[in-house]
Amino acid sequence: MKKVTLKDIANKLNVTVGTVSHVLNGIDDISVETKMKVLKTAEKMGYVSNNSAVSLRLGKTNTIAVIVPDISNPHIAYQIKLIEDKLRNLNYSVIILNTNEDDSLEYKAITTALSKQVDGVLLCPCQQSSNGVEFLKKIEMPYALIGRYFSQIDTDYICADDVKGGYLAGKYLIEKGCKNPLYVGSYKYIEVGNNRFEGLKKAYEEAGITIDEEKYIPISPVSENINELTEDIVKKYNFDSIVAFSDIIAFEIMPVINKVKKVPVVGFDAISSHLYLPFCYASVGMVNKGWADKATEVLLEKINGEKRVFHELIDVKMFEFNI
Amino acid sequence: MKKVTLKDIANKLNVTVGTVSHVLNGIDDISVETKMKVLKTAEKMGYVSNNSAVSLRLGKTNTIAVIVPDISNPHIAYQIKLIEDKLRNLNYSVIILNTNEDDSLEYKAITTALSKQVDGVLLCPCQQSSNGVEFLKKIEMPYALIGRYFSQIDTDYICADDVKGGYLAGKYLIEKGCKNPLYVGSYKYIEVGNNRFEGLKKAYEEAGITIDEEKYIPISPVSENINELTEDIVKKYNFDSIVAFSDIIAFEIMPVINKVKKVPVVGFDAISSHLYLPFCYASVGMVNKGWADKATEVLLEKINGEKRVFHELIDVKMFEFNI
DNA sequence: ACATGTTACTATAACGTTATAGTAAATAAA
DNA sequence: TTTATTTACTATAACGTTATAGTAACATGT
Repeated sequence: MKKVTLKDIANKLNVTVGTVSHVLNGIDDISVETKMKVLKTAEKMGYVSNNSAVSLRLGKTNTIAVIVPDISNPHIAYQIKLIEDKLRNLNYSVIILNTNEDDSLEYKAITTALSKQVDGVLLCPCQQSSNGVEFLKKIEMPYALIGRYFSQIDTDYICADDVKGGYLAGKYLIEKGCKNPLYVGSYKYIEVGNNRFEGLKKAYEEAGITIDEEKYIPISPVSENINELTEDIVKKYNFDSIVAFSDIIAFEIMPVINKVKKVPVVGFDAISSHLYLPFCYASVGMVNKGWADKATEVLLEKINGEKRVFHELIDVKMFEFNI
Repeated sequence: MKKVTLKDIANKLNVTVGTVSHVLNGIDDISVETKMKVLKTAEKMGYVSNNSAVSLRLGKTNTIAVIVPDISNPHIAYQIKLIEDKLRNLNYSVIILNTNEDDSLEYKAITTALSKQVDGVLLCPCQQSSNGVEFLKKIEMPYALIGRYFSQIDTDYICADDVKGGYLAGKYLIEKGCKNPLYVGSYKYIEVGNNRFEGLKKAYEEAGITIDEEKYIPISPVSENINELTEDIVKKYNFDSIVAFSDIIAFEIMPVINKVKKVPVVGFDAISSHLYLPFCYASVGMVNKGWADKATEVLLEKINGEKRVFHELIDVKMFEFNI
């Protein structure tokens, strides 16, 4: 793979690399005649700038890292697609780092991003610890959390309005006449999951029904044996409806539960608002396609030196997909 | 964002950057005493190597680009996840570039990848033209095509065995008693789609039924108005079953078709083999989780100078998801 | 004792780029 | 005519790293 450099162009035209660089960067101190020659030769030789050199020189890469627990989750994949689309138009590239909900991989991902000199990081944290965020903070890397946040750490985040989301899920079920919902959630260190439960409780509170803590069943977002887990749940608990932490979890548990009794299920993320699925279900999702857009904006502001701390909640609504 | 460099460490310890570099790279010509000092100081100061500098010096970035039409397609997202997982363990990073099935964006993506000095490219081409592949070929970038290929271009690819896939779909429908399948496919420039149709025809041929070309309905993989399109199809054609180019298309058209008549539908990709969906459907998918693994291997061989041309077909089978 | 080898470094150049300062020649202003 | 300004460049250094060659100090072999 032979690469054309400024030097190659300069040699061919008997000018210096500086001249070529100036032309290619539009610094206007080169004669039209030379400019044309350079442009034509660069084109003809297939010159493409070497970003390693540029970034070494300039100290920026025009690349941001998106670090997520699971890129194969359609909700995440879609947000990443939106981020990529938006950033491409702003001449940024996206490097994706997957953590598989593993805290140590998250830390490693941040180190990788740092080593690759990315200009900023969008992180959806695993939340087993706060090491990752603390690290980003310490090294003063521009970053923002997406989709999840730490209530105990004052830092930038762009998330769904999950309390409202849980509340809407509650309202929905109440309207359906359900009096006894079960919340099949994430591990409790994932705070947005707790918020969803809070909202759910609040809605029921307003309807005069108290939902106690044991109705919060935490399961791993990456459980292997979800079928058995669900069967246990069905045996162990009394319920007339389900609220699931995510559509993914909802989809996984629905068939198992339906085998025993058919109850309303509400999920989160409204995957079907972009990935059409041929069955009926209800899900709480974000308006305006979610946090991708806002997150990108916030990160770019951070990269440009903004010191203000952003706490952005994206509004949510109920999506009912009826086929 | 202040960054620690080799120089910072060297100055603090009154050695040269060369010494520090040698220690950190395990070149064994430094005394144990100095080695320890360097290691400890690097750790304490939070040193992380600057990949821009390393890659400028070494001419490699340990990064590969994955260029795909749509990262939000769960099938693609899953393959990317597998690629990322595998490469991470080999100390490579992945940069994702989305083309939205747009040929000019594909070309731009390749330029970006080149500029970022990636060591290799995995490309799922849009196939509106072969400009992208030709370009990769011309600049002698190590690359391989994934999921799609050009029958007219002799180049590396790793794809599903789509002829067999179509054949299996046909066999499946024949067994169900269907005599008149309709193939709702991609645009015809996407050759794997044609292969699927070929396979389908072959299966029916063997059963004594000829499927003529007009039963191949090409629609865009990114159609906006798929509902209307489907309604038209239902009106216009006679059929007792459907084979769809992908699960995504199958999912989109199923509800519209089912409104009129309930017929068996077979898709491709078997999304539910990783993303569980709570409804019944049949889909042809790849064994061994698909092409991700093989594609990564092939690309790494290419990067290491292998000149052999790889044509890899991943075996497929019918997946029936019954809830 | 002398050559030879080993140890533990240092010094230098190079990767490709861009910012900055410098300069010679041409042009304009005084 | 002399001085200032503009034009169109060139020359140089720097970004952070690593490979290579070099070297001084000491140890070993004969």
